[in-house]
Amino acid sequence: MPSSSNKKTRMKEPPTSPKGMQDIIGDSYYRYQGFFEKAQEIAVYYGFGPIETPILEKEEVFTSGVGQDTDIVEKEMYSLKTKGGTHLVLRPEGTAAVVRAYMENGFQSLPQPVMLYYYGPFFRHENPQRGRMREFRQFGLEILGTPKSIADAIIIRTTTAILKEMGFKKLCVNVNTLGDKESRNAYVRELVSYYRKHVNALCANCRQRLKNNPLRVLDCKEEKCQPLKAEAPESVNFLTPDSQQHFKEVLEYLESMEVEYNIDKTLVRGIDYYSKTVFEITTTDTEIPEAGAIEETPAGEDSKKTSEARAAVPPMPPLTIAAGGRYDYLAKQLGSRKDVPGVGASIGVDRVLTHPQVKPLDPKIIKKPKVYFIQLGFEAKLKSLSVLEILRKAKIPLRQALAKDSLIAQLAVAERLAIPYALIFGQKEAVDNTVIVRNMDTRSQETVPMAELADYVKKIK
RNA sequence: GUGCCUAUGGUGUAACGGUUAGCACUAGGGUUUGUGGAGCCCUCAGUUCCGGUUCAAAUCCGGAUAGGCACCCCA
Repeated sequence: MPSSSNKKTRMKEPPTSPKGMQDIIGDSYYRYQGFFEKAQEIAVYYGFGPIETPILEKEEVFTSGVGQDTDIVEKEMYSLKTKGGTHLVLRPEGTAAVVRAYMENGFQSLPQPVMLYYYGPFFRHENPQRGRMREFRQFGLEILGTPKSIADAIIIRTTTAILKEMGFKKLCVNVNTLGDKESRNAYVRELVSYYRKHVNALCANCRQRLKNNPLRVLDCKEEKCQPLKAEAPESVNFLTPDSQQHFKEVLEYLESMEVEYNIDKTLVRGIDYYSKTVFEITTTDTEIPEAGAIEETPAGEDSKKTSEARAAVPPMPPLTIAAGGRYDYLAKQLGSRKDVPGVGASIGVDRVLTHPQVKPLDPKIIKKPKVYFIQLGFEAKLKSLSVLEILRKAKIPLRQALAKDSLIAQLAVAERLAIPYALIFGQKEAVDNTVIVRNMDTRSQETVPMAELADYVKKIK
């Protein structure tokens, strides 16, 4: 390998994280942690219990669950073949895996319905952009084993409750129904015959969809397809009495919950297993409070750049932050002998946490340390281990300086890490059996007897 | 897959085609190992890569790569 003479030869560039996948560090870590704790807490209040499924699943879970002709399966799955020849994929979504787990673990013999929540990373191989990473995190809710509309309502209710708790003021639930199998078949037949008549006016993409997955034609954003879409038959007009009743009840629940909703007759979703209720949740909060943040740059040279930047940013269309629906036929598609009706939703955690409206919640269990432990001199270091022990038993998270000896240097680190309190433990304190607690902000400090340390520290937070 | 934009130390930035690529922050070390967020000194570290135009390229051109944004689709 030729290498330029004045450049140090390095064996190779150090690796970076894969495209669309990021390290979660520092404050961001605590934000995720805070969200997951809060979301779990709320899920539990509504009656959900936890489940965690493997990150890898057999490929057929998604090919027969999500649907062969969906984009997710067709072009977005990370797949691998094991040495034994099994085809595994990184899970692109949660529902199919939870249904698999339901069947595998005999949940059908539990009291029905079974209400589950889960969270973790999911993977789709697409081009990263705002609000879409290749590795992303979802928090999901599922109610399995009942066809009743109240389950749909509880799912939407719990989802919106979590989102509101995160600081969203105005949520809008876009909702539609695809009907049961009978309704859906009748509708699809009608839809296909309608579009067949106008096949020449359709974009190439839609022609393909018409063959493989006709409902998706309604999803098309192509200009030329819009007029046709407006005239297209609507699923609500093909509902069986049962499906109609179900939809009506769901809407009534939404009204009584005072959840803002909007019936979107072309909402069909990109996953095949849905039946009856489908919904997507967006926020109608008008964003761009970035303007304030941008204002901070001093006027002058920078202002040109700033205004250019602002002009370059078009008003951001709201991202869907959660979505879901009913999937009464999914279990059978996955090989269940009998139907397991279910309904679920999942929240796009990354989208939620990057939304300007969201106020980050501090985690309660994995706490951000509030104290920095400083030790001076060997005598104190010897005893410091038992001080740490006291603090550990009192469940006080901390950071500490192991490698620095000078007080100044250690205080500087505490400052740099923005930790509000320093615990100073030196020769004198070691002899007196005390610790100095210093408020980094006010610089006031107090000498606290060892026995009272834990209580004292707990109180100051 | 497709289109648009971008590419300088770890980070943020500067350099009419013409000095030794400048500055700030960070990090490490030092400045008497007990009260800091200050100062001073030292150190590590950069033009993404390949080619072209030119006496001369960080700067212009082409390509590659990576990232951002958008489409498709989705959480």
